[in-house]
Amino acid sequence: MSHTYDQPLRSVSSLDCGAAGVAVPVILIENETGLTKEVIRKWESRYGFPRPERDENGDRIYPPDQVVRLRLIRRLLGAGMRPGKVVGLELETLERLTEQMSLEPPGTTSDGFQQVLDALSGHDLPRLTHLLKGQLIRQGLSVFVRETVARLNVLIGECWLRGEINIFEEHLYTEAVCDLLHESIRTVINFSGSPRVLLTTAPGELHTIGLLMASTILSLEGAHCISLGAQMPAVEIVTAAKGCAIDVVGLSFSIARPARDAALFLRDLRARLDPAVEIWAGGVGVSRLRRMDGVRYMPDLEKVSPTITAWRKSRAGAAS
Amino acid sequence: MSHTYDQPLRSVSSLDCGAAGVAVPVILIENETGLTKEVIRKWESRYGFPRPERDENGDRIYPPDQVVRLRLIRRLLGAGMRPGKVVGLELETLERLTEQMSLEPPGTTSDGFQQVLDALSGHDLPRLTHLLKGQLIRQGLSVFVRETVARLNVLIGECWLRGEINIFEEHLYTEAVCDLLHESIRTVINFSGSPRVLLTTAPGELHTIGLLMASTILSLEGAHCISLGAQMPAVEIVTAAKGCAIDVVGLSFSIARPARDAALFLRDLRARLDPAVEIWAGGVGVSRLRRMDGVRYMPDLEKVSPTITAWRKSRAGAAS
DNA sequence: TATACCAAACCGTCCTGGACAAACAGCCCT
DNA sequence: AGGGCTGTTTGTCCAGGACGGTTTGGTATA
Repeated sequence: MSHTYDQPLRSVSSLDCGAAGVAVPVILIENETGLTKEVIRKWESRYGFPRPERDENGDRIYPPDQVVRLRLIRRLLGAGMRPGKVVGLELETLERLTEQMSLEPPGTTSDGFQQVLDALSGHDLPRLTHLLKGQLIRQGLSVFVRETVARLNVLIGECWLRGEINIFEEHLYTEAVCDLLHESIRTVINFSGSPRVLLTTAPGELHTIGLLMASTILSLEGAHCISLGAQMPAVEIVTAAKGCAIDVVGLSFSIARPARDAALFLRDLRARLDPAVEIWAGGVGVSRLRRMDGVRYMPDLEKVSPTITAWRKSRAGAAS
Repeated sequence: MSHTYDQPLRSVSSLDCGAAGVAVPVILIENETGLTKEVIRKWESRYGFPRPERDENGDRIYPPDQVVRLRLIRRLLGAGMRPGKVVGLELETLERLTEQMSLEPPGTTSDGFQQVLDALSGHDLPRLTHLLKGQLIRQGLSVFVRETVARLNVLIGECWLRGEINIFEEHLYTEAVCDLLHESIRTVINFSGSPRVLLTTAPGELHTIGLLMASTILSLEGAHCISLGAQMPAVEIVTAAKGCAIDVVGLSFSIARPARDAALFLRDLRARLDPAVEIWAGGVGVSRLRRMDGVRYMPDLEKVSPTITAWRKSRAGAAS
């Protein structure tokens, strides 16, 4: 049973241990890897990996190095590789594949982004805020969100996957960006715009930074955003859409959770929701989703503006 | 391109059903009820409830009425009832229990609070914001947070428990308050105060509104707050405390999650953390926690100011 | 060469039934 | 009232099996 984190440890070497320094019990392995415990156990029996140790009760305990490999595997699967090909590969092989897969070759990190990463590693919060704010002023809110923040998210996600930064450092970044976006949104908020967009995420999807980015862009485009935070059950979304006279339900999907759940959730929601209410699915996770009728997919925020225009046009046409 | 690894969509016949009552397959039952499929299956064998139907493959399908009952049961469990007492009770009994559960007798809600509730039920977001802002101006930030917000949280939690408001309405409230607090914090933020406080929550604890309230009060008292958001593993907190030269780790506990996890987490964290770094545990959840050496407990925000004063005094004494 | 089709392999999820330790409740004792 | 003991409750894990949708890859067809 063994709940927690209190298992001593197996400390990995000194400096870089950070995120992966402690053996992980079953109950936490889903959080650590984004894979379900069931699928991990199946891999164990099918491919011989992972090969967890056992605690005094016979429960599985995943050593840090295996957790790292699982994370890498998860990432490769998300990029289209097949479990049979990558589960059980050595760390080095996985890393090589990951690099081959990464959109930008290593070492091409631009200067500005490198400064942000340095501020993060140095835990220099004031500097981090200053860098972000400067860029915001330079680019303007819309470009800042669509390009800088979007690419920083990917970059930092990759650094985290490679274990180059700690979880808490990633959170520092997230907090700084969200703070800035909150502040900025306030200046463009719109209580009477259209369409009226309800923003939230599916149950199990915790990341709200995507919502905040969407909210920023949508507000800039003149929409009226109502954010519900994360994890809204389908029934509640239906109720909220009715109660708040919503035109569009906006959902954000990260890559953190299995795509299968996301697809099922979308089908379920679409079936229950008033057909007149559109569903717009955004976030980096949607690229893995199979397209479905009645849902608009926006893998990036560039699509928002034309989609809003189209919505207004169709709405005007329908009204006349 | 998107040859995703996780596409398998088992055909869910519930798609064709109407919006109102839809039978729920296993894979969605966790989203709909907030309970794990494993625990639901255990209840089935132990208490004879739920008693799902089966689809053509022999997989469980939960009828809508059983889903409703499961939701009610979860509410009661969250309020401290035990599974053996409530699982399998009839719908009516569950509803009666839910009503009895409220701490305050109905009808004692003060006028101002009633207005907030009305704005919520009416989904009148501008009015809600207006009410909160007015109260903030009237009382000042500190009193507003320590009294109004604190009591509103309890009140709205109870309304949710009794089913008088929907989940999404509770989220609307939370968003409005957090927005307001974010805005207010910015005016009192402090990049060079002391003590340097790291604010976060334990893994599994998702509510960050308590952090925001704490951050407000602490900043007002001249502390330097660094917020990491929710769900920080103990190891990460230790690393962060070192990296950011933290004096105090502040943790918020709600009543939503089981208290046992919280206690284990605190013990683990205390054992790993530099003894010179204090741990302050706050939030409505701490009242259930057994006291422990090396941790200061603050069931409400009134304790913050004297505790900071004491910290400064002891720190001054130690330095001299 | 390109496309359509089909069998085989792959792979995620659900199944049954059992085990166990942590958490709890009730009791006794001081 | 408070602290320690004991029996019960309850969430999570284990093992191995089954199944059906998806992908793959080879073959036949245009």
